[in-house]
Amino acid sequence: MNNNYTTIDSLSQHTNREVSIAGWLYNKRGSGKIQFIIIRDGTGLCQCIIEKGKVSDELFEQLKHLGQESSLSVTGTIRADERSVGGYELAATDAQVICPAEGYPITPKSHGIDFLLKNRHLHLRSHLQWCIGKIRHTVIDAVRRFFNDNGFTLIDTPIFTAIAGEEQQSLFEVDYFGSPLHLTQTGQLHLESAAMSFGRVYCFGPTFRAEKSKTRRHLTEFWMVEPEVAFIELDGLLELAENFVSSIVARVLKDNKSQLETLGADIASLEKITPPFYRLTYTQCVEILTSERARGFLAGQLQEMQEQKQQTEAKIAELEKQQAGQIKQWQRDKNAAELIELRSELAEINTKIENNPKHAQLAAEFTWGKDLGGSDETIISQMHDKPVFVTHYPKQAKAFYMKTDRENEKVVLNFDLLAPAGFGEIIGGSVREDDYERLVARINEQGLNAENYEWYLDLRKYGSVPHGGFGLGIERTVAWITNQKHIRQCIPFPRMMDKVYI
RNA sequence: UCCCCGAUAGCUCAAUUGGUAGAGCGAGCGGCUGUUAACCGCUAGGUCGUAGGUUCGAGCCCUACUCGGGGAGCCA
Repeated sequence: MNNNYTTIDSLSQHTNREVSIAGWLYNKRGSGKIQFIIIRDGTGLCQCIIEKGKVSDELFEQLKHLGQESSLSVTGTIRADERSVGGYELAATDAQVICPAEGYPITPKSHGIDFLLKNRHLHLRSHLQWCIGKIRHTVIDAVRRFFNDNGFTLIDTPIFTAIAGEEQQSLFEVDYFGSPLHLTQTGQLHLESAAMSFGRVYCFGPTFRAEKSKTRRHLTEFWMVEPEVAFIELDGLLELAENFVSSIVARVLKDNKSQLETLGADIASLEKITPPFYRLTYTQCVEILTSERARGFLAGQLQEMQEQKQQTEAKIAELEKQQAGQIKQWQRDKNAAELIELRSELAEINTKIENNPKHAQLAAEFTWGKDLGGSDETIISQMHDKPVFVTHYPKQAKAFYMKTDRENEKVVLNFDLLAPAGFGEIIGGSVREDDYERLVARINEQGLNAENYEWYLDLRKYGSVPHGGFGLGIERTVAWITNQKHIRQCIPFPRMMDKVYI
């Protein structure tokens, strides 16, 4: 940095010294002859104390009327104080308003998601978004560190691509000098060819899927990291994946504890994320889903939710009764705020109660051969306290490139990794079919045009080896670690089905 | 594409069986020397998503449409 401002995250090194900080007005409170203004500078928050008499009267008045998100610099002495946000505060002697702001739309109170997304360019300044952004940064750094430290070579795969990794998926089509081309939905096929050169490789970049999915787990543009390894079998891939995910979580726990706390993440359960993870086959999952145990588990959940619903309704009724009677104004206001919260809580519980029997039915009627649905994965994941590998899916439900299990031709050597506590899938991967004839047969079976896959088939002609890899969704991983309901909070500028705000 | 829910002040939400549209926050003014989403008093702020219908009377009931939220399928 070549300016004279001290960053807020380094204030502890400047105790009892005079410094200047520069940032934006995050929040302020006034009390006659003293004002508390909280400044954010991108590295943290700092409370500045403005006392009448310690600064000029003109400045005191100016600061008193300064709007949220005005930019300014403040000079003063740093002192430790437990009452202050970061543990340190600045006793101001001078300040300079750089650009006053009026009517900033995002107030410190609650807002709806639609409003926040429309104001995404400003919402990024809010504290929770800042915490998520910091953790996303750590996750991405940990991803690169893990592969770079374990003998992997980074290979950048193309964004424009002629062939598809998964069949029957909608891809975004672009006009490429008059011919149709697609935006990549995976770097895997190209990565396989690179694995035959470098042995262990990975790619990391944006990926695009035109799936018309309106759920908390879907974006049309998201970031995915994909390792690919030559000479590896399914067991090796699972080990790689669990070490990889564990290293990411450990790194976030080390670097971002305070952000995790702010976001209300479940730190105790994150500390449990160490190898080995649970391993289930698809067939075992089907058994669990259709079992008495799963039925009981869901019924138990339903009962819990209904009790929760009754309690919430009772609380609402009690508060409404109070509101109708004669009570003090401050109590009335407090009740009103609590009612709003309870009502939205109730709406959420009702949705869950409504969905529970549907999901129970889907699980109970699950038959071998179908792909696991989102709700099925949620159930399996809720029944475990650590991530769960699900392996050996039916061949007909999976992509052409997955290697058929030679010991059971009905299934493929693939796996999904389900994050715990109902977060669902964060990784999908497989051993790749390495036999030329079998791969051609699979391509034809799925009605794909083998001509388009000539170069991919070449890899099976010239020194084919057992190999495999997987893809990890960055936003899903961040959402799981930070305890966010929706992955749109975990990417700075989310792109969703039929919707791009900014 | 299908199912469920919603749209009221800048924001978050209320409005009992259809009967004169309310609160908090935010904004403005004033008060208070340690606040933590501070607090207290006052002020301003609304064609109740759009179009039609039922009714003496519609924010509330009916129909269509638009937009949004959640879920299913599909997936990271």
